[in-house]
Amino acid sequence: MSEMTVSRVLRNRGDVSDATREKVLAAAKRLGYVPNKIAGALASQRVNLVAVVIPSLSNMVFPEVLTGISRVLEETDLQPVVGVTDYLPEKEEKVLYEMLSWRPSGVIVAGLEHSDAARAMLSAAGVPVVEVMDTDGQAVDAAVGISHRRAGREMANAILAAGYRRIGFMGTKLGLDHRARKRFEGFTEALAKGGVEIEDQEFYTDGSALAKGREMTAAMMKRSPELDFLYYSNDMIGAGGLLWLQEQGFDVPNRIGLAGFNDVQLLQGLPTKLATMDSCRQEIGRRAAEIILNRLNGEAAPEGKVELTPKINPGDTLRAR
Amino acid sequence: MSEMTVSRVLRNRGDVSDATREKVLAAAKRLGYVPNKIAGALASQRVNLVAVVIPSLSNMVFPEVLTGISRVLEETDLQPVVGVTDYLPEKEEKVLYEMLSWRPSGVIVAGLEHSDAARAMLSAAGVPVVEVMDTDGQAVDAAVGISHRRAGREMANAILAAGYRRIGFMGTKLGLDHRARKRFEGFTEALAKGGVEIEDQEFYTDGSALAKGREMTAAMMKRSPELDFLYYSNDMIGAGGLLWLQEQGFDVPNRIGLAGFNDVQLLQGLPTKLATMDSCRQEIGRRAAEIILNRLNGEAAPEGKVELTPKINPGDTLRAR
DNA sequence: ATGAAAGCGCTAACAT
DNA sequence: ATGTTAGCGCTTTCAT
Repeated sequence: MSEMTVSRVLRNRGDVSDATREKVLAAAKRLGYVPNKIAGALASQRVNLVAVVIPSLSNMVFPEVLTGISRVLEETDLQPVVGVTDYLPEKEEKVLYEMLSWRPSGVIVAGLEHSDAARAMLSAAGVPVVEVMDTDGQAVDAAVGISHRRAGREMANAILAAGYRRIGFMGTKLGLDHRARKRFEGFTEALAKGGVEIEDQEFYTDGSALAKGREMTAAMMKRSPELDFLYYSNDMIGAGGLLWLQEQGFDVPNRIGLAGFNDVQLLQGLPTKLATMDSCRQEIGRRAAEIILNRLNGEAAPEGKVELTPKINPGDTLRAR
Repeated sequence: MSEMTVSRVLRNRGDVSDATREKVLAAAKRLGYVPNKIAGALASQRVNLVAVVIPSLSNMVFPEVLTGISRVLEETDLQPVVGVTDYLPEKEEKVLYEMLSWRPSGVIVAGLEHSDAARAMLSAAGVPVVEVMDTDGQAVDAAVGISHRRAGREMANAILAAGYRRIGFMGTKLGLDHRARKRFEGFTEALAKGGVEIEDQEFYTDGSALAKGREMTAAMMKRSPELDFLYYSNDMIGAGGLLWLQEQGFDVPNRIGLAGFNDVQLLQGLPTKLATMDSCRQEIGRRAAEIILNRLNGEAAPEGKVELTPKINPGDTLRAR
């Protein structure tokens, strides 16, 4: 029996008699044979991998995007392969290079900001590329996400509408997290339109987010006791702040209101629900994977940007007063 | 210039004059050339990938193991590639098959329990295999982890030593999470030796762990108000329980003590520190990666099992009384 | 229904 | 320091 017949059986392709099929399968099983995809890929010029490049796995946000992607790809023969950049452009470049050198069938990458080299690689890859999470900027190919500028603006407007005026901000150092930066910009911009300026702000780099939230909130309330609202760049530090404020006996949301960002599932068990905004992570993942699939099936022209619209969830910490 | 020279430049191998090197590099950059690792791997019979197979990305525990692995591999030319099994043996089998068909240089897989087929593939892979997280059982090749049975026993002994006697247990459904099951078994076994039996227990499958912890704790304290200690199979549900008990005005740890498992960094910001046990996740990752590296360098015979010894951290919720 | 031949894009090994 | 050749393990294509 030629290797060709074996190949046919293992891929369910072409005509093979039941008798030989059985024999091949049995032998394969007995020998613990695992086909060599490297050779297969080289010969067929097809690789059933989709590269997924994200900044971090500990942020929870990204595993959720991944979940969305997997849900869709599971129905196909495509498989996601994850690369992590730690928010570093150089590392993103390196990871992209490594992944592209395996000739994946598609690329999903977080964010619209990339080094020139990274951009060039993506354009030259010759496969569908979907940039996810963000729509404020220029996409290489397709993009699915939310407008973080708008998210910041809308939260600012909701806060103003509720009657808060003395506002503090806490978040990660804005250097490399472009989405956090854009939210901040949208936020301050909308406040400014309402004639309000942020009165105090503080940034952190690392450590347990919950603990950081406590510390920063404690420090800020000491410095600026007049504040009546605190906007956090993510739910985890917001939750830390909330716990601290409640311990201190602050009346939330009357004396002081709070809001975070992301709508982390994890925090559903807290006694008080933090106001937040859903960042549509699972849906972003699903939509991105679907775009890749469509493109691979030759359907549809490039779909450009898909902007999802997150809604504010006021929880228990943002209430008109 | 032959393609061979190009290959040499791009891999920094063999002698190439500076002049030609420059020329090649320039051309490569200009053309956005990305080498085809598929062909390279097929020709060289080497793949710089290490397969990492874990049950979940949302458990936090596993990303931390991954972090340990990455830390070590970053210094080398090896790259981790992650596969997720959702705790399902069939999916593990499939994921392993897919990954092995890319002929990785090594495999790191969570747990010692695998289907026969999976075991066979691992043995036949012809590359170093390290099973991580657990040491209670038979390893295919090498293993790094902790003994969850022992972890359960030690927590039981600490609880008894502190004087608690009316004990309840809450955790995930024990079906597929073998490590949680082993902890539970060790726990009940050690209690039994001390003449104590678990008085109430409850298991959950999914949902936000923090919320589940609240709910289950509320239900259990209603059912069994006499309990004076609650052991949780992970810190997140423990934290949910803790928050609920404090809201209800329970005196923790005097009226009732609590303990979880894992020492989740995330919870460092809670007002009261839950008693827990470090599961050495980062170190497990590092050690596993090191074993792979050593083996690949031909150093050292198989090192068999490496059992790390977690310590109890009594926090504020487990105190002698 | 099965087989044979060519070739995917590289690298190892051996020239020169 | 550079070039040449063979071949990695499959799949495609074209016979039979």
